[in-house]
Amino acid sequence: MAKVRVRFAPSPTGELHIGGARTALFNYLFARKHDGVFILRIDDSDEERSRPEYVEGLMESLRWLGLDWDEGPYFQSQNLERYHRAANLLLENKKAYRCYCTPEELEAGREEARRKGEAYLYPGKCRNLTPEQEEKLRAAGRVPVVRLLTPDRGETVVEDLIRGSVRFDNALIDDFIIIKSSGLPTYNFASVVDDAQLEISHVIRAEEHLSNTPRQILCARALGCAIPSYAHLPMILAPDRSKLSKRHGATAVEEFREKGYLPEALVNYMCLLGWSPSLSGDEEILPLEEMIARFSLERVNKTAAIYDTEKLTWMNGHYLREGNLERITRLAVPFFAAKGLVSPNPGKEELGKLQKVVSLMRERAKTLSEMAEASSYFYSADYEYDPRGWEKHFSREGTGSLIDKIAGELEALPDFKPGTIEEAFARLAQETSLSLGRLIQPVRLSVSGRTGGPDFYELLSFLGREETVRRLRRTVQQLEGR
RNA sequence: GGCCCCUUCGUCUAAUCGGUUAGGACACCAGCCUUUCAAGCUGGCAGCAGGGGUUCGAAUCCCCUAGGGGUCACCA
Repeated sequence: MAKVRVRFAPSPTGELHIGGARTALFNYLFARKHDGVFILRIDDSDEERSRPEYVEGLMESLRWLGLDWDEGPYFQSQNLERYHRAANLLLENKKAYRCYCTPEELEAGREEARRKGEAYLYPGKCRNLTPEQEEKLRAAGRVPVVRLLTPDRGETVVEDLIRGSVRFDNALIDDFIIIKSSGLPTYNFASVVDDAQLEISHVIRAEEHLSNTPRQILCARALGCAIPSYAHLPMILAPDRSKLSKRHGATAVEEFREKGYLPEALVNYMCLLGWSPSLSGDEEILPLEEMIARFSLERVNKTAAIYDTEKLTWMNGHYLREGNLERITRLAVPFFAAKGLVSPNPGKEELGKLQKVVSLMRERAKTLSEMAEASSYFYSADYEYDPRGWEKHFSREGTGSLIDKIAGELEALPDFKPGTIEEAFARLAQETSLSLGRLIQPVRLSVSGRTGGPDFYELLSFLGREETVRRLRRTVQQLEGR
């Protein structure tokens, strides 16, 4: 089998969203699986909508996800010469022709087709212009486009690795434009020229391109290029089943990053959208290596998948808990810094403390931002606790009395003088230069239903009072008659 | 509207050549654990879009209907 070469070819018209990221992921997985080459190409042939400033963001998102590419980025805007040569070749071979129809004229035809409820097809008006006629039109100030001369009969078959043979009637494909009057190539043409130049073996892209594929095959044939294998991935839809867009909330990779999602969680979640790793289907948490080892286009679904963040969030919590603590801590820094809890570039000591906080809080937070949100008590005395939480644990029958006993034990420690529970906590706080809020956090959040705080044991462990923890546990067990 | 693709729990999905009590995961509910919140463990709820065929037997093959999506640009 020839070398596998695949490409991810976004157009720089916005941020990398989850649909594009999934396409990139599948290309990446396929390339790695087959020991192939993953290429990044920027499809910026449209000067109107392409914005250079998006390119860096696109690459940054890809890097963050860990989808590093082997070649590129290549830019279509820097390959214009090649498209012109290819188009001229077609013109010479009479496989393409110049068309002088104005947009207004075309619009009229389109309008008519709409009225009749038909699809508009360019009628081929300029197919057989003589050089003299062309000269005249040019003299009249008309700037031509170049159209591909397409067959009127027969069919063009797309052999799709995911969908099988998809047949298109050539009679329904008109002589489409390959070079605009501006001299720039259209997508269908540029893409084919580039894929041939880069020797792309497999075109893996979203399903929305399926109906463009016969046009591209026609281009490739006219050019005499090899036709790559195609694989059209199912779409990713918003919860309301419509195409993903800004109004559906977080869809950009960058937004997930800002919300405190881990790249490995996003990648894991995305790979499950439209693909299933195993035959029994019970392993859903899988590291990148495993994804690569198991990946195959044959196991990609045909059905569009609805994207829904609940599972992603669950996965993120999993990776937060199971991940390497130092790494998670490092990734948490910007989130804690944003809350003013740590400095943006924390020193060793500050980082050490943060790591302790993270190790305590990652057991319950689902995202990094949620973790930072719930950790302010560790850094500030400026707090409020939920009175209902206080009441639940200190005033109510049963639980309250148990807590009282635990507090009694606390107070009996050499470091504590008799007093109320709150005072005991206050002393502990003072003594350890940690905020009272931090100590009361479990109370505060126990009722509000948000990310909970660490328990007393964890807090005491955090303070290095392992002996106290042991004594408390013993006491509680005795109290409960065990 | 034309063309193309698709249709298993609410969501992501499994079920190799037709024979399964249609499996798992997330979410939800309950129980256990527990000083709170989580986490963890156990259990539960919930699905083959509908209708015809073919067959001893269909989620699986064929047809029709319905529904969803994509695409019909001098956008990609």
